[in-house]
Amino acid sequence: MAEYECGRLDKRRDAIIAAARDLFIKNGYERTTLGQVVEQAGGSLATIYKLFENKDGLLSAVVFESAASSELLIQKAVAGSSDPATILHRLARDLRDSFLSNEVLALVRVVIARSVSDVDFARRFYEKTASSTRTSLQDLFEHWQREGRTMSSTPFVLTETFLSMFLGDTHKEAITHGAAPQLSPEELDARTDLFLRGAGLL
Amino acid sequence: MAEYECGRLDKRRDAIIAAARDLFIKNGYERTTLGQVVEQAGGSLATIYKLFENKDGLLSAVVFESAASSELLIQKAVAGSSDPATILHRLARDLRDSFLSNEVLALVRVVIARSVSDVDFARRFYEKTASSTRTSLQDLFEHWQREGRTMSSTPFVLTETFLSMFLGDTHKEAITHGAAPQLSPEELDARTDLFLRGAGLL
DNA sequence: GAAATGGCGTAATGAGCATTGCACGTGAAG
DNA sequence: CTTCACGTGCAATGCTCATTACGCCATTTC
Repeated sequence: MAEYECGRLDKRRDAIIAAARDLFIKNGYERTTLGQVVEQAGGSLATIYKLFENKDGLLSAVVFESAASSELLIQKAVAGSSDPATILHRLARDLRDSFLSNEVLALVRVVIARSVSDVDFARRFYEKTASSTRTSLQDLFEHWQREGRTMSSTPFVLTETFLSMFLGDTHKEAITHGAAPQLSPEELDARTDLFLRGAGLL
Repeated sequence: MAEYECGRLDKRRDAIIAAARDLFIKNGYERTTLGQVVEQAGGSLATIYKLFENKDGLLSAVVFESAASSELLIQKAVAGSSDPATILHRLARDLRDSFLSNEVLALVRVVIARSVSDVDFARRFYEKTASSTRTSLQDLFEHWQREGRTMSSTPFVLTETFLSMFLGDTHKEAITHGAAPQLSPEELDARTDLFLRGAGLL
């Protein structure tokens, strides 16, 4: 029975998370009621409380299930070439593509809203996602340094600079809802070139 | 009577805004009740509704009264020197100093929380503050261009890049509550140098 | 000093929703 | 077929505020 049990509950769990994710994206966390989640997912309020403790727990489950680190993008970019310029151009474009879809932005907004008012959530989220992206990227710069490439600054500064540019775009877009201007793909490339030149990698 | 009236109400208005600002900074917007505001400012609920329509109106008043554009910082930096490198180093440090105090960060968090869930507020706020900072900075790059300085990219791209680095720091800090690493003053200078080199201004 | 204007204080009002408790029905196991 | 467990559905239960209504007091004007 235990096996079946698990299967049944897991299906419910998945359905609830999917519905919650959908509603959070569409209406935001605060404006989503657990009633709506139940309505869309089936099941019952009691089940949500059994599975997730409370509404906050549901949010955590949704967010930590959806949010991936961008380590994978870095690996893909590294696999495609060994030239720093090519790798970083590729990475810049991939980051942009994966973070600037409306769905991801809506989820980012939910995370931001929560982070801003809940220090603990903010820290946990950062550790789970941005932190490992940071580390991977810094490893990459350190690797290049060991290979004998000269760079104009420390791997730490380069990492922070690159990320502040590219993740900053996401934050800005999420916060301003498109009131701030965006870079076109060509301008994005120009900015990456600016970084490369500044870093001494071009 | 009209004059006196005005003076009395204005004092109340100032006290209410100061108290609200204080409480928003300390506890955030959602967690601040109008009751607390009245308790701290004196006056009465009815007065708040007369002056600000509702809680949202009070938030707008607080935020738009507190938030200044950074145009002034740009003007100060420009007044101090005519060398782009010096100006931008100065500006970078000034921006950091004015945006990384705990009080300003707390206010930024309030604005972010609101912006994320209220498109209209986000747009209005952007127009009132960031937009004019953007414009001033872009004017500066265009000015240098007209002076015959060669730069590696368009004024638009340079502006976006510079701002995404420096305002991005503020966003990141506000959102992560210090979980993300910060640049030391020397590292900040290194990053500015990176920008200058990348921009062809060094 | 009397009248009027308008702020003050308090006490409803009421909505919105998370959270809980309980009685029912449906699935699996013997 | 029966039984038991466990999800389900529904219907309270609170609670927290924003928002409103109203009678009182102070200050100003004539």
